Amino acid sequence: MATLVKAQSKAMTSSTAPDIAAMTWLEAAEHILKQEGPEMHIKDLTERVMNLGMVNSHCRTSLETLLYRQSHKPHSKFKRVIGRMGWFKLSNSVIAENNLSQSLNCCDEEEEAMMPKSVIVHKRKSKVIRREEEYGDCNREPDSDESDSSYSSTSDDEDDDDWSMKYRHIKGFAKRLIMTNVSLASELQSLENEISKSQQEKKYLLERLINKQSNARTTTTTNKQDQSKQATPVGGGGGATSVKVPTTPSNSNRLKRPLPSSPPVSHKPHPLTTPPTRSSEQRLIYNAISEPRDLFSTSSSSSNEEEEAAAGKRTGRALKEGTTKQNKASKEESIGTGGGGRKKRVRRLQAIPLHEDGSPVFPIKLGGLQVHSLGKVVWDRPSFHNERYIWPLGFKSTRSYPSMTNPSRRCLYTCHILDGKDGPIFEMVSEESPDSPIRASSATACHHIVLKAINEARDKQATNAGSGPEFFGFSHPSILNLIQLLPDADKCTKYKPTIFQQPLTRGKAHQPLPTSTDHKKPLLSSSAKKKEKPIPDSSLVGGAPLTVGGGTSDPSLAPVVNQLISYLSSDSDSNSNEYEHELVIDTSNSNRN
DNA sequence: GAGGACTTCCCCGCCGAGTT
DNA sequence: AACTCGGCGGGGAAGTCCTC
Repeated sequence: MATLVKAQSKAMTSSTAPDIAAMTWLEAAEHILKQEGPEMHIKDLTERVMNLGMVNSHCRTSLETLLYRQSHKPHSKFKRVIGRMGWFKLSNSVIAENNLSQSLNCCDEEEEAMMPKSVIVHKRKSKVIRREEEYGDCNREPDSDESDSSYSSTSDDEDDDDWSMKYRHIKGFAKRLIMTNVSLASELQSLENEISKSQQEKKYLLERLINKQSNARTTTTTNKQDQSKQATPVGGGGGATSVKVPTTPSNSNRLKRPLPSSPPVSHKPHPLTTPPTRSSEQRLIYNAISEPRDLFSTSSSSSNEEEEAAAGKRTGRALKEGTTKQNKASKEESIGTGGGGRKKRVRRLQAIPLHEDGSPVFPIKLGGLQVHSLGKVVWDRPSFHNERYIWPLGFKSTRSYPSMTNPSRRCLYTCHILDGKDGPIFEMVSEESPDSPIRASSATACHHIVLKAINEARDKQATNAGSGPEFFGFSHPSILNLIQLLPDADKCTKYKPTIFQQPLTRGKAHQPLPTSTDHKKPLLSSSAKKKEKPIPDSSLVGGAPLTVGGGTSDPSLAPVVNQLISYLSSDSDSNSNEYEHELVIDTSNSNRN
């Protein structure tokens, strides 16, 4: 009997509480619905999940949103109960899967051998009743007619019924699998057709490209010969480049449009030097087939946009981007740069609280990341910046992240950029072990150490996933923008500034953030400094008052003070004496280190 | 009109794949 | 190995619609 209880409790634990702490809302909801009933109201469901502590308490309830959204997806696990507002149920496929696994589990002979007959009978009985409720008649054989009486008869009858039930269930499951397979096969077929079409298009375009190239060479040779014969230049010269377009088997509409390589030459004064304007779609094809720049490279009138495209498309990556980034245009786009082949990216800023003068309110909170200090740009040491980032000395941020010792718990990591002999030193200090900071020569290396430790604690293989800059926060658009605006940032020669878009807003209007595309101005203007009010306490973590100008002997405050000094010194008109307000600065973290 | 139901938009973090 | 990029799903917030 003790064994039975043990087995039952084991089964219960494995089926009712599978790593509850690590569950998401959807997993928890699925679990509850599987365990407690086919349908449930959103409020009850939420309450059960909360009561059982199945999700992290810090998560705000959004099960409602999630379930509504899920219910719109074609293959979602959740369905709405028609006619009952706010009620949800599991989709049939999930129920079937659940029942199949249950039936497979339940027919574990060893387990059943240990159970008394009455328990087994009751279990099977309830199982069948539940299936009948859930499936209705969909899986029922025309001749099947089960009744409760069958369970009260002999044990042989029970076994037969049970096996026939399992047989029908598996049969139904197999049918569904076959249907899925058929639909997937047809989808595959259509995709293959599309691929073959694309290949034909590609072949056709390549043919045209080769044609065009050979014609261009011929024209160049002819022109040279003409020039040697005549002193006058070739006017409207492109006439010679008219290309006989080969016929193509492709029926694509796209190909019916005039392509850049075959402009109406008679109307173009310099078809070789003036590429026709293209739609974005045309440009895409243009990029994708890597049409040689040679055709237009002699032109001084080629747009900068094309310069970039040409620079990019020479690499395989750019070629790939040409096809995959089409839909990302709204998020990040390439724009003209004014030459030099530099590619500037437009990224969207996130709204951050600003003072009246446009300077940020510290700490800057961006999700799990808090930036306490931007630090100071070290422009005269090349190792403190690269093409993509500037690593300001004294940069300080904190981030909530899984603990290295117990990954199910989150702890606070403080990130610093320190001064090393050869360049910046990236330091991460875990809240749990402040005495053993992790230091590395790159942010990613630092982050990798943490990631490795966490993965080891989780018994997971370490991956190369993750980004140090992301972790530290200096790759975040809003932070990057602020760093770009720091004094001396423009002196970092290797650094290629990023262009930012103002954040999208819904409802409340935010104060527009300063960007590097705005007129360059220091984060704190002198007039603004005069008006500067103490930073509200609510935005700080245990702030301690500090009078600037009075000095501080605490070396740990140096980055903070440096930052203030850099602000103050950024405006030549400013006088530090004018800055008389008592500032409240977050010193708690500085003291911690 | 109030409150609940539902939708939409955006941000965040994880992680795999690709590039340097 | 270090780093970047992009996809994807979870989650929050705010808006709109609907019912009583």
